[in-house]
Amino acid sequence: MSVIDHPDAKAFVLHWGEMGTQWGVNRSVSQIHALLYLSDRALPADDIVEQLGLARSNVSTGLKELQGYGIVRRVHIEGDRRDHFTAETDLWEMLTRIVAERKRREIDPTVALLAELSARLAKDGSAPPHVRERITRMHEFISTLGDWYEQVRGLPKPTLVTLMKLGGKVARFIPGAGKTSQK
Amino acid sequence: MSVIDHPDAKAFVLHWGEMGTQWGVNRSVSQIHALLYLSDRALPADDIVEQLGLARSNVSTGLKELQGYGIVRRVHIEGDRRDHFTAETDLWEMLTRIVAERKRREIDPTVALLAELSARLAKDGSAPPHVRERITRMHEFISTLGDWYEQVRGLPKPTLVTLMKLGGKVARFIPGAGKTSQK
DNA sequence: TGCCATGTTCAGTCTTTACAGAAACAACCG
DNA sequence: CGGTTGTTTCTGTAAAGACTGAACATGGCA
Repeated sequence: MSVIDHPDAKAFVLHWGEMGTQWGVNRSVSQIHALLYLSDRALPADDIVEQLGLARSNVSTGLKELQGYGIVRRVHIEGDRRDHFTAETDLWEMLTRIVAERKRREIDPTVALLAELSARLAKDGSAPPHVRERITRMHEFISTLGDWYEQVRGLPKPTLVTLMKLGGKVARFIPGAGKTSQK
Repeated sequence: MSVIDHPDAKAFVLHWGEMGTQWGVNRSVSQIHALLYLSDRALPADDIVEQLGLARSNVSTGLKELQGYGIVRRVHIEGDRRDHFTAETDLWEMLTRIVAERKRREIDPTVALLAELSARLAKDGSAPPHVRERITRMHEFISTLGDWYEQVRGLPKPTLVTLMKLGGKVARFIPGAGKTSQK
């Protein structure tokens, strides 16, 4: 009696897998995640193998990847020697962790490179000025976004939810921008 | 005399290309984008072909893709029959357009599917309750994020910048969440 | 009209990546 | 010790995706 027997659950898992690929996450990994998300109990790797029809090795790697994101964890089940796995069900938590990890993997190294490039360009008299300027601006922009994220993810969840619900209305609180447009 | 002759510019273009692949954007497309971003004048397709060493057809498709995102546009140059292309240099504009397009392509269809699944599950007495609940929650969550984004992207740019700079401090304005933590 | 310059489309190839299945290894436990 | 569980790594294969080159289309201009 597995979650995936239900056609809608299956549709969800398949779609989640495809969506993953669009964002550079491998299909198996996101399918495993979807399956665990839908499951109300922790699953051993073998169950995942069976339900998704993947190779054992593949599932093992996938689970490690998901644990790397911090959205799946290993739990111990009484009287069963096997590892069981369960997914984060708090969606805010899930999202912020995924974003944090992708930032760490992709954004941070990019910012590091941009810092290096703009530092070198600053001293390089032979460099075309617009190249220097564009790279520097990109560096500042991405850094700012990164800093913003680090701050926001530190906020307590209820605050985040409130902010989100407020939507564009937060602008009202900005001095001198209160009445301006809102599409 | 092309932008890419400078080693740092070249490094930027190559890195941008690799970063693209990590986010599900094909390498050529993001390289073309990087090149145009660094260039201070609009470039004809042939220049791009030459500087990046790609096939003509590939560049043509890539440019179409970038125009689809709204971050590259075709401009006409006096006395030249060829199309020229230039990239958006306002980074806020660039980001919001990319996000808008990806939302349109990937998030919106996902929300549509989730809506369908949760509607069907709501009437399906045989469905496991936790599956129904999890899918519904996912639907609500992603919808909320989508709505939030639609609102935020309507805000005037200066307001966005101010909000970003404020970082976690926006929380101060939230009734009943002012003094709470901030990592 | 026909030619040249420019641009797009598409079938096929090539590269990359994902994945299965096997084997080797490690840890643990009875 | 031997059986169970789990991870890692490898080789081969299959699938997906990127990219090319050539054919095709368009549109000005002689």
